[in-house]
Amino acid sequence: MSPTHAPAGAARQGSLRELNLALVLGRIAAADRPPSRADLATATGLTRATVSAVVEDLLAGQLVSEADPAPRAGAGRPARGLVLADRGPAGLGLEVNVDYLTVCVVDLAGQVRHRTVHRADLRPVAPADALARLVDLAGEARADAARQGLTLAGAALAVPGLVDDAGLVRLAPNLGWRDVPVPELLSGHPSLTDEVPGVPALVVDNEANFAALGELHSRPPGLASFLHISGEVGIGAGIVLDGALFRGVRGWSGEIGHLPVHPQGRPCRCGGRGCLEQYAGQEAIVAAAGLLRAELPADIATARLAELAEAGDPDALRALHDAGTALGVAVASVVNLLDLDTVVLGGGYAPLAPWLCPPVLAEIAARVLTAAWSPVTVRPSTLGPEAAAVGAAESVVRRIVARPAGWLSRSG
Amino acid sequence: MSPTHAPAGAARQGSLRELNLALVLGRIAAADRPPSRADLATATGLTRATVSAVVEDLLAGQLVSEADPAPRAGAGRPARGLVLADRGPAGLGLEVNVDYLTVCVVDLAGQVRHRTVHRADLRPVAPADALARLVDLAGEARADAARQGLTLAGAALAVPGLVDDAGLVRLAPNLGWRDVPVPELLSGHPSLTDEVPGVPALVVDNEANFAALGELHSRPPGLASFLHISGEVGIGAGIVLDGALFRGVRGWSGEIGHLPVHPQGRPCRCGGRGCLEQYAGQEAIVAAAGLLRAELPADIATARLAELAEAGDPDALRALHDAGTALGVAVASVVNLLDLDTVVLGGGYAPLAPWLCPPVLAEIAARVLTAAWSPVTVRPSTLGPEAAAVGAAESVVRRIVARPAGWLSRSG
DNA sequence: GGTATTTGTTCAGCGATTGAATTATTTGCC
DNA sequence: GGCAAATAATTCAATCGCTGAACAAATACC
Repeated sequence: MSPTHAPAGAARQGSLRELNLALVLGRIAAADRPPSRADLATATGLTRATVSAVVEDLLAGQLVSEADPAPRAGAGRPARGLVLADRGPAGLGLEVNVDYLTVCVVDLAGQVRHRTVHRADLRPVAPADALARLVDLAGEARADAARQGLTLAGAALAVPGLVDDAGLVRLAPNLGWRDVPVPELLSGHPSLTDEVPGVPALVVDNEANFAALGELHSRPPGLASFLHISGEVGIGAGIVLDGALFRGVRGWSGEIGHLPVHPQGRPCRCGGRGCLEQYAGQEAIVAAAGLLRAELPADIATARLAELAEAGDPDALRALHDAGTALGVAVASVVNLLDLDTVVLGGGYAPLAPWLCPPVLAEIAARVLTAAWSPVTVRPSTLGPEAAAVGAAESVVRRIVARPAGWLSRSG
Repeated sequence: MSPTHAPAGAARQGSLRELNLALVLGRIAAADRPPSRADLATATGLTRATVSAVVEDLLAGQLVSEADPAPRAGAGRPARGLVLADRGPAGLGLEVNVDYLTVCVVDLAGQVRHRTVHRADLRPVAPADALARLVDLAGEARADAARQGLTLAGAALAVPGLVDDAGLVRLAPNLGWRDVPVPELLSGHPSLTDEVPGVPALVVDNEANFAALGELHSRPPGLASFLHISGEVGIGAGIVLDGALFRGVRGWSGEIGHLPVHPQGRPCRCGGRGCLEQYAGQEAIVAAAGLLRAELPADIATARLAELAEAGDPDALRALHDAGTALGVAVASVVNLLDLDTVVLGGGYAPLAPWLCPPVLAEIAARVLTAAWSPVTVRPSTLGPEAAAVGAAESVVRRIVARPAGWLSRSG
C-alpha cells in the first residue's frame, strides 16, 4: 500500500527520537550482518552523531548489544557491530488448539528461547480450565525466560476461531467455544507478562493469522506479501501485506475455507454450499482417501495420508489431487484479487505439499490472468505445528522493534 | 492494518514540520465545518502556538484560506475558520476508455472544477493518437484551471487494463492496447502539469482502481475500507483498505472478473473456466436478456436493460437475477477473505443496482460466515461514468493533502 | 462601561539533529 | 619501530521547531 495517509498523532519534539529509534533498530533487525554505527548512518541518512545518540539509548534499554563486527579489509579503526540483544524484552506466544496447548518465548532476534507443548484433548475442557492450564505453562515460561535474562513484554494467544477486537472468541467450532471472553477469564490470574507502555498485555487472534506471522520468522522484516493457508479441519488463511498482517475491518479476514469452489455443491456447516472446506478440509481429504478418520487425531491422519501417497496408493493420490484442485481454485481467486506472488501451505497442508502444490499451480496457471507475466510461488511452510504460537510471540517482539520508545520509557 | 511498520526514512529536523503540516491540513480536510486554529490545537494535541505557525505556512502556500467561522454561542473573540483553498493546487484526471475520453480537474476540497467528455470510438485509434487527443483536452483544462486560479500539480490517467508500475499498459483488451508505454508516448508533448516535488507528473493505473478512489470523493479522508466493482465488458474491482488503495505486489490486484464462480463452466478468454465475467459481464447479461448487443454501445445497452427490467420484462429480470447471483458468489468470496463491510457497485452496474443488489445480498447472507454478526452494505456508486477520471484527479490532490511539504517547498 | 471569555500571537526555553572538529584505533608503508 | 592514511565514534556550538506562559485582540454578558 502506498504510504499516503496522514500520521496518526501530533509530532512533538520527542517524536523525532521515537521515529529514529524505530528506524535504527529496524535497520539493525533487517541487516544480515551486524552493522556499525557508521553503516547505520549511511543506510538511514542520519548523521553519525545522531546514530550514536540513538544507539546509546538502545544499548541502555537492552534492545541491542555490541558484537564482534563483520571483519573488514583495509585500514581504519575497527567498527563495533550492533545486534539485537539476547537478554532484553521477549514475546510470549500462546496457543489453544483441539489437541494441544503451546507456550513459547521468542526474543528480539526471533529466536525461540522457550517452548512447551502440552498434548491433551481440549474439547471436553471448559474454556476457563483450558486457560488456567495455559496460565500455569506461561508461568513456567516466564521463570525460564527470567533465568535467561529475558523480560516478557507482552503476550499473544492464538485460537482456532473468530476473535473480535476485544479478545472475545466469538466462535471456535472445533474447540466448541462460543463467546468466550478470554481477557475476562484471565483477569483473575496473575499477569502473564510485565507491563510495557505501547504493548498490549494480551492480544487474542485467529491461529491462521498468527501462523502467517510465524512465516515471517527469521526473515528480515520488510515488504513481504503472501498468503498463508492453514489447512486443519477448517481452513484459514492469514494475509500478510507489505510485511503486516491484514486483519480486515473487524479482524475476521482470511476465511478462505468458505470460498465457494462449487457454488451448487455440498452444503457446508456455515450455511453456504460448495465451500472449499467441503473439498479440501482435512475431513474431506481423509474421507475421500478412504481412511476412517473418526478415531484419528488430525496430525496422525495427515501423516498416514502422506505415507499412503508416498507409497502410491491411488485413492490417496486421487483425494490429494482433487483437494489440491479445489484449493487451487480458491487460491486463484485470491491471487486474482490481491495480486500476491507467494502462497504458503501451512498447518496440516505442509506435509501434504508435495501432492497439493502441483494441482494448485495448475489452477493458478489456468485461471490467473497475470500469471503469464509474473509467476506465483507455492511452497510449504517452514515452521511446523507451532507456527501459530511462534507467530504470536513474534507479533509481540515485532511491535517492540517497530516502536521501541514504549519499552525504553518503561526501562527508564 | 495496524500501523506497525517502521517509518520509511530518517526523521530529520524538518520532518517534524512536515508531519505537522500534514496533520493539520488533514484535519482541515476532514472537518465538516471550518475549524479555528484553537479547534485544530485541541484536535491534534499541538499547542496553539504551533498550530498558528503551521497554519501560516499553509496560508502562504495557498493550501488553505480563511473563511467565515462557524457561528458560536457565548463570549470570546470570534474564531477565524480555515478551509481548503479554492485557488491553490489541483489535480488533473484523465481517462481513456472504449467510447470516450475524459479530462477533469479537481481542487483540494474535492470539487470538480473542470470537466470535458469527448465521445468517440477509440478502438480504431492508435494509442499515440488517442493520447495526443487527450493532451489537447488537457491543455484546455489547464488553461481553464489557470483562469480559476488553480495550478495543476500532477496528473493521473485511468485506463481499462493492466498497468505496471512504470506506466506501461500491458494489456487493455477492450481498447485493443498491448504493451503501450504511455509515459514515453507523452514525452514528446508539452507537460500536462506544473512540476511539484513529491508529486509524480503522471500516474497511470487501472480505471477500476481510480473509480474506487473516486468513491472516496467528497468523503472525509479516513479509514474507509470497501470494494468497488466496475461492471463493464470486463469486471474490475478497486480495493480500498483504510482509506488507501490496495494495488497488490505488482499493481494488478482487483481482477474480480476472473474469480471462478462455476469452476467447470464456460471457457473464458483468460484461459480459465467459469470466470465471473462470463456470467455477470455486460455482454453476458445483455445476451441472457435476449438483447442484441453487437450494435449497441455499452452504456446504451445498460440503459435499455434497465428500462426492460423496470417494465417487468421477465427475460431481463431473470438475466439480472442470474448475474447478481454470480456476482454475489464472487463478492461473498471477497468478503470472506478480506472482511470488508461495504461493497459499491459502480460503472455499468450502478444503474442496474436495484436488480443486482438483492441477489448479491442473498449470496452474502448465505455464504459469509460472519454476516450474522456484522452486516455488509451493498450500494450503487455515487458517481457516474466519470468516476475513474474524478478518482484519478482526486488521487493527485489526496497526495498533496497527505504530504503538503512538497508543494510548499515548490511554492517558496 | 466593565468583566469574563475565547482566540490568536509573541517570546524565552528546551530537546533533537546537524556539521565540523576532535579523539580513537587500526592498517600499510618506509 | 615510527609515521601517515583511513575509518570509527564522540564532542560541541549552531540551528530548527515545539512548548508553555504571558500578552494582545475581540466579542458577549451584566
